[in-house]
Amino acid sequence: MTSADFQSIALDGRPAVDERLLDGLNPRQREAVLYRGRSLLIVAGAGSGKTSVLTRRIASLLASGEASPLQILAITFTNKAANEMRERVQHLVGRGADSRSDTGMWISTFHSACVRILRRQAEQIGLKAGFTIYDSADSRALIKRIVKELDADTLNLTPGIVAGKISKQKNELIDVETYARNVNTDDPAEVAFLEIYRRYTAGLRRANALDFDDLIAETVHLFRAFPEVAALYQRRFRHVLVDEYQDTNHAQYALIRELTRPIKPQHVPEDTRMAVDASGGLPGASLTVVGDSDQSIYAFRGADIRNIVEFERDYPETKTVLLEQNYRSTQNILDAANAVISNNFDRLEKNLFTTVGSGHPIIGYTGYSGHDEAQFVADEISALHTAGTPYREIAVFYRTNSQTRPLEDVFIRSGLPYKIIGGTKFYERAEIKDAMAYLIQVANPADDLALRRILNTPKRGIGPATEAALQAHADKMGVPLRDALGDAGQLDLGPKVTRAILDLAELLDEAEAMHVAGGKAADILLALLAGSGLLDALRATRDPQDEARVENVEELVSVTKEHAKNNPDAGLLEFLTEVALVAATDEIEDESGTISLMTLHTAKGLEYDAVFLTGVEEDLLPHRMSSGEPGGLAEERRLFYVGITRAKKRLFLSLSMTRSSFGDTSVAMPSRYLQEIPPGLIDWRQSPGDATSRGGTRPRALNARGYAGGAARGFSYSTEALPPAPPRVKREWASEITGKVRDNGDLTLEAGDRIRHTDFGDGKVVAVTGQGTKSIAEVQFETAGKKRLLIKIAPIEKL
DNA sequence: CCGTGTTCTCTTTTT
DNA sequence: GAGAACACGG
Repeated sequence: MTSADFQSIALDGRPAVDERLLDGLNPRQREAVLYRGRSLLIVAGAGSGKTSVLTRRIASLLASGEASPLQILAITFTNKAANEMRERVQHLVGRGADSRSDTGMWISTFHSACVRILRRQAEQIGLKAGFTIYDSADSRALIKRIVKELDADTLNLTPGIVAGKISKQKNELIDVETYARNVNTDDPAEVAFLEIYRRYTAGLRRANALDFDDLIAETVHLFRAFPEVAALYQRRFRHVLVDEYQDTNHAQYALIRELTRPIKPQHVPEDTRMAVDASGGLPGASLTVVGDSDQSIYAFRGADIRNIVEFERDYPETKTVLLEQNYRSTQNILDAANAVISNNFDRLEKNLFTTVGSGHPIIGYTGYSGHDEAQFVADEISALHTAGTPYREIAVFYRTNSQTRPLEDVFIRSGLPYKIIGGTKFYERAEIKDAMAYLIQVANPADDLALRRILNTPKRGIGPATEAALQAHADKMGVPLRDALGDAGQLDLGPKVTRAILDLAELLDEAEAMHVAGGKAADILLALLAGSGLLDALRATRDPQDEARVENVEELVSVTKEHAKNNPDAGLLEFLTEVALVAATDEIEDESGTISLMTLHTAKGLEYDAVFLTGVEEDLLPHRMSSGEPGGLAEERRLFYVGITRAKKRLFLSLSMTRSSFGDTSVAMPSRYLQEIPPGLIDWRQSPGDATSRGGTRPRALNARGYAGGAARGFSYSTEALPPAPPRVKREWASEITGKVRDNGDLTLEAGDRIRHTDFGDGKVVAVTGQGTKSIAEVQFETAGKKRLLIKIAPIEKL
C-alpha cells in the first residue's frame, strides 16, 4: 500500500468496497465495517451481529487491498470463536486465511497469540522455547508446596488465596520486584506473601515454565524491554481487532497498547513501503475493539470494565458506533433482558430492540427440589423436541458446576442426549494428566513438577524418601531433578529402586531423542506408554474405574493422532500448547445432536433456539460469594442478562424451593433478579407462590398476565406490548423474597396422618417421599383434591 | 513403601 | 457427598 492510498482512505473514510460485503447490514453496521481511522469502538449489544460486522470489516480491508492477510491480528475469547471467524472471513474473501501458517493472518486468543510470540522470542526473556504452560492446577500444586515450606497458611494464606492474589498481581503487571518495593513490611501476612510470590516466580523459572497469566504479562514485558522486538510486531500487525473487549484485563489492555504504539524512526527499516510520518516513524496500527459492558462477567479474573467505559478517553480520536438492533431474540426476551440490565447504573444507555415480534412468553417454573426442577427441564425439552426443535438448538445454563448433577440424573433416566461443556474436563483427569506429564517432561526436562508426577506413576517403588534423596542430590549439583536420575547409582539406594530410576531415566532419554529428531506427539506418547507400563498397570487392577481410565488414555492417543493429521507440521510442542489452551467452549461440536449443558460464563457468545436458565435463586444467582465484593451484585446481574440474551425463541426460567449443597439441603428463595422482569412477560407453570403455599397446579390462566407488582420498583420498560395492568392484585410472591420463609422445623409426616392447610383445608397424607428438608407429602384434601407439599415450608399443621 | 480407612475441606465463575 | 490429606498396620 502506498502513502497516497493511505491518505485518501483516511480522509474520506469510505474505501471502495464491494457492495456484496455489505449485503443485509443496517446503516450502523455498515458504518462499523467501513469506518477508517486510528481507532474504532463498536458497542455491540447482545445479538446485534457483531461477528458479522467484524468478519466483514476484515474482509473489506483485504478485498480493497488496504491490508494483506499478514497485517491482520484479530483477538477472540475462545479458539472456537477464532475458528468461526476465520472460516467466515475465508468464505467472504474466498481465499486462504489460515492463521496457523506464518503467511496467513493471525486470528487467535490472547493466550495463543502470546505463546506464539514467546516461543519465538523465548531466549530474550531467559526461557527455552520448550517452556511448559502451567494450568491452574499446576500453579496450585507449586504454590501448595511453597506454602507448606513456609508454613504460611497459619496466617490466612491458603494456596487458594495465594493463587488468586498472585494472579491478580500479574494481571495488573505487578512483578515480584515491583511488589517488593511497595510492600508494607509491618504486615507479616504481606511479607509472607511476598516470599511466596518470590519463590513461586523462581520455581517457575527453574522449571522453564509460565502460568496462564505469565503468557500475557511476559509478552508485555518482552515488548517493553525490547522495543526492537515490539517493533517487529508493530510493523507487521497494521490492523488489530479485539473481540469481547469488555473482558480484557489490565495486562491484555497493555498488550494491545504496546502493539498499537507508533513506531520510532530507528525501528523503521530503510526500505519500508509503508507510509512514514514527518519524523520518519510509522503511525500506530489501527485498532478496532468490540464489546458490551453489559456483558462483562470476568471481573473476578481481573477484567476491567473501565477498559471499555473509558476507551474513548484512552484513545481520544476514537469513533464509536452503537449497535442496538438485535437479530437474535424475540421482543419478549429482549424486554426481560432490558428490564433486568436497566437496574445497573453507571452503564452506557442501551436498549435492544427487534423487528421479529413478541414471540412466546417466557416460561417459569418452581420445583420442590433440584431434582424436580430438572424433571421440568427434561419434560419441556422432550416437548420441544417433539415439536421440532433439534437437540443441538437447546441449552441448559446454571451458575455453578455442581448444579449439573440432578440434571444429569434426570436426563439419563429420560434418555435425553446431552453434553456437559466444561466442568471436569478430559484433560483434568488424573490418568490424562499422568500421560501428559510424561510428554511435558520430555519436551521440557527442567520441569520438576511434571517429573515428580510420573516418578512413581505407575508404581515403581520410588516413594517420598527416595524422591527427597534425588531432590537433595539435584539441589547439591544445582541441576533439575531430571539430571539427578542418572546419578541414582551414587545415592546408596536399594538395588531395586536404583534400577527403577535408571530405567525411567533411560526411557525419558529415548523419548527426548525422538522429540529432538522431530518426532510426532503420537509416536512419543506410544513409546512412553509402552516403556513405562502405565497402561499395563491400569489394565492389571481390579478397580472397575481403571477400565474407563484405560479408555481415556487410549482416547488421548487418538487425540494426538488426530492432531498430527490436522497439523502435518506440528510436533510435540505444538500439541502441548494446543492442549494447554483449550477452552470449555472449544468442545462444542455444532453437528452433534445433543443438548448442551454449561455454566452461564461459558454461555457467553453462544446462542440457542431454546434456553433453560436454572437455579434462579438467591445465593446462587446472585451467588452468595459475590455479595461481599464491590460490584458483585451488578456483575451477577450481567451474568443473568447474558443468560437471557442467549435465547433466540424460547426462554425458560426455573428455580427450586430447596437446594442441596455440601451433602445436606437447605431452603432456597427466588432470586431478586426475577422481580426485575415485568411479571406479564413470564407465564408461570408453577410460581414460587404456588410452590410454597398452594401446593402446585394452580390454574395457569391466573398466573399468565397482568400482575401489578414490579412497576413499583421503578424500572422502565416498554409497556406497549403488555395489556393494561388490572386493578391491583395481591402480589404473588414478592413478600416471600425479602420476608422469611415459613419453617415447620422438624415436623415429620407419614402416610395416614391428617393435616390442615391454610388454603386447602383438611386432608389425609397419602405418601411421603424425599429426605430431610426435601421431603414431600402427597395429600388428598377433602375439597381441594390431591396436592404435593414440601413438608418443611408448607403452611400446614398436623391434626 | 503401599494399601486401606478415616477425617476434613470444599463449590463461584475460567483462559 | 466427593476427593484430598493424613494415620496406621502390614
